[in-house]
Amino acid sequence: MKIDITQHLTLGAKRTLKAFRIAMFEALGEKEFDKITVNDICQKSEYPRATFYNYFDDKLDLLQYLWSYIGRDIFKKIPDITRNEDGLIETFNLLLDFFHSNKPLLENIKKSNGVDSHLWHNTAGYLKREANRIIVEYCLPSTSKRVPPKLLARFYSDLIVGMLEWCLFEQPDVDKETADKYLTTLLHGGL
Amino acid sequence: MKIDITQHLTLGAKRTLKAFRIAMFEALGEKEFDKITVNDICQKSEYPRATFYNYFDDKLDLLQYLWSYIGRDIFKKIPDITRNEDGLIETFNLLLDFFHSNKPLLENIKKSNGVDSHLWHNTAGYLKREANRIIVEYCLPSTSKRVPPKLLARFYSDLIVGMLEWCLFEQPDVDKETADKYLTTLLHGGL
DNA sequence: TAAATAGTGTCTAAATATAGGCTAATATAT
DNA sequence: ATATATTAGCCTATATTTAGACACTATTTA
Repeated sequence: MKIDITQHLTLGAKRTLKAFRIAMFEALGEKEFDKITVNDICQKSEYPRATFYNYFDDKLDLLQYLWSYIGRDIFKKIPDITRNEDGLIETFNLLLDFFHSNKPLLENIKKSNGVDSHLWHNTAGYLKREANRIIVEYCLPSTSKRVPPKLLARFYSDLIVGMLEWCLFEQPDVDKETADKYLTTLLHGGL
Repeated sequence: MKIDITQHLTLGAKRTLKAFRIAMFEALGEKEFDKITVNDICQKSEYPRATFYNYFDDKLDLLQYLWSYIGRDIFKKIPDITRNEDGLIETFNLLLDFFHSNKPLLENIKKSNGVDSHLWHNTAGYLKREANRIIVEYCLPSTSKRVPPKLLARFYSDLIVGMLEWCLFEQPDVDKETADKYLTTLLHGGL
């Protein structure tokens, strides 16, 4: 990123970022990442290349920004009241729903060598980070004596994204109920 | 208009105009024109007021620009090969289709005092102008001896927009086939 | 393998957008 | 009736975008 998105952004900057996000998201529904060019993004967003480089180092930079944005956006849907285990299941469900309602995107991610690709690890990393943030904020039991809370949060987000990978790449036909059941079981030690 | 849209426009200017067009179009589907504020437009388009006034004198100015844009846009669908009477029917059908596929917009135009409102006359004027342009370009018979071609084009565009008004305001339930039949009859003298 | 084509990333002066302040007019509520 | 809030336009210094050129590196195509 060439700018600091944690700072105050002008209306114009917000519009520009949004346009590039949408352009990359659309492009990912049409071709795999390696085939997408900066020119594609600029054409879709109706911004010149110079503006793209005002904001991003390259298309991977935009991709990473997109994933962290999507991560945050997905978890916005979690109501503040959801807590503990329900919150974990909900977090997982939101991620699963996202990919299920964006099939072409998932297909193009899979084309880049499936679960072992650099691309998916990158994606998963950003989603895990946001999941972790949500879990720390909402889903940690107030009384955990046996392990440090942050370790617990890490365990949970690893588990959720691991489950997600398994559902998307290993067992794409598994229904949500079954997946939730597996997740609950694993949360209680897997037996 | 504060700028000359017939001149070359930068990418940014095109984006800005497009955003304001879409914002006004959306707003017209939600409330009647008099209730729409410049702030509404700016909020929808995600542009500041200053930028609005860089382009337009006021919201009526934007509305007029929108209608001439829509007029041009509607008639882009007429294939170059369509000629003479078929072209006239097609021109009429495109206009009718446009309003039929934008019911909420039509309702909000009607709310502004129906066919007698200043607003509809304004709208109709811009549509008539574009219809006329298309008719002059494509639909005039090459051999018209009895009247000047431009008078004929004027007669045709008046007739088409008159038919449109009748279909939208007087007889909103008439089906397209009947409307086309009426139009054909009127084109041949009305008997 | 050479040539042509398409893509990357950087740079600049000129064009355009931006925040926010201003006055006056018009609604809205009390 | 009068206070309060919203809206319309305009203005300006600052920030951002823009076109197009540049040097360079893939990737096609012949």
